[in-house]
Amino acid sequence: MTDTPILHVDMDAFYASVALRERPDLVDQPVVVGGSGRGVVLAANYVARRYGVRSALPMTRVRRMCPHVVVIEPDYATFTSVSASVMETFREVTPVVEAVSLDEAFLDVRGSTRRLGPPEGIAERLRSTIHDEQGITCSVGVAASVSVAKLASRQAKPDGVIVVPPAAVTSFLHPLDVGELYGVGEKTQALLHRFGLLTVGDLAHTPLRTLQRAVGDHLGRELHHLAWGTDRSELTPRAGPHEPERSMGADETFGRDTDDREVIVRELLRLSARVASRMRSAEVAGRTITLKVRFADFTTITRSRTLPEATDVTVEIHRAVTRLYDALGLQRARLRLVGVRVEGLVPRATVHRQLVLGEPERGWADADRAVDRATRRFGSAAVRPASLV
DNA sequence: TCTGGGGTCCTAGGACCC
DNA sequence: TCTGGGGTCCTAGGACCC
Repeated sequence: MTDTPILHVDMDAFYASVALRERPDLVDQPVVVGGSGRGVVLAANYVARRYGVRSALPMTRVRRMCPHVVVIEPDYATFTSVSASVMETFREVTPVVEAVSLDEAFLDVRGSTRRLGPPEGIAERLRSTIHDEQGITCSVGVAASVSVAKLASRQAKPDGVIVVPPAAVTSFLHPLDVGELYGVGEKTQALLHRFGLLTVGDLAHTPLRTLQRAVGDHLGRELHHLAWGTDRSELTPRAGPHEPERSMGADETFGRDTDDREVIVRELLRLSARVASRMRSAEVAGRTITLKVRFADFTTITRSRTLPEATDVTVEIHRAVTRLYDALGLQRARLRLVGVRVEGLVPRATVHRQLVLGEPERGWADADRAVDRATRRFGSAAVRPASLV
């Protein structure tokens, strides 16, 4: 048995590390993986980080900070396949693997120590296997609970292991800034700082009721647990990052802001088609359709409408978001982004359509399915709505 | 040319129902 | 002479995570 059964394994600069396998000549240069134009950094190698480059920074800023940075376009197919191999390696150690994302997972090794020895040794074994097989490094945090393991792996980066035994939890946690905690982002951090709560220790010694008045009932209780390391230690085994989705959506930032209704409605059609097609391959349908609009000044609004019945039909989704868009009554407002999301997803098999006599909807659904078949055979460029050609 | 794209969960108010 | 209390659904916004 062990008192630190939870491992959090986190790949180091995952996308960048994978991309650099193909370009070993670049390992000593600052490299980021990210989009062009109005994109942001998805991952930065450790050389780039010395210039202050971080994930989520706008590419325009990155080029100013580090003019000789090498930018590599993301290759999701490769990321996904490397991720699958890594997850397989985890499952050779224990069946209790909770994937968080492509590059991150929790492992419960309670049932593995008799066979494989103590957790620290298991962590090192995983690290060398992944390094040998995939040519990338990772860091591991080992603890009794999920959040402490995660904080430990962060401190272990890059390419290290940190074990936090139960007796060391408070001395490990309490000096940290409140912003380190999972669920405390920029806003909550600033709020807590304003209350004079700077460290996790400050948080721990604040009465629960006071905390809840400051940040709300739910988050208050959550933070109290995190501050004492008494969060969950049971994992939910999950193969992929996000199992059965509760919503599916797509949004896109325009190359340049636009107020042209025709351009916007056409973009909404593309996005509706993309979402509907993903819903059909997942065999789900949904009732609540949400339009997202981001203006040039970055303010963002959403408008949603719940339909009488769930749908996975491109035309119905597109009609709903177009109505929502028109109802906004925008005149000259320049838009930066539009998005389409469908919520309240249920298995398609549970949806029983009330067909109204003479309604052509069945025809649109059949047309979508024909598009799906053609797309499978000829690729997505081959078949698309006439207005997108 | 500041600020992507995929999600999740929480809050809060109003409607509606029992 | 006032003002009930839940539960659920819908909508909008916001915070957060990777």
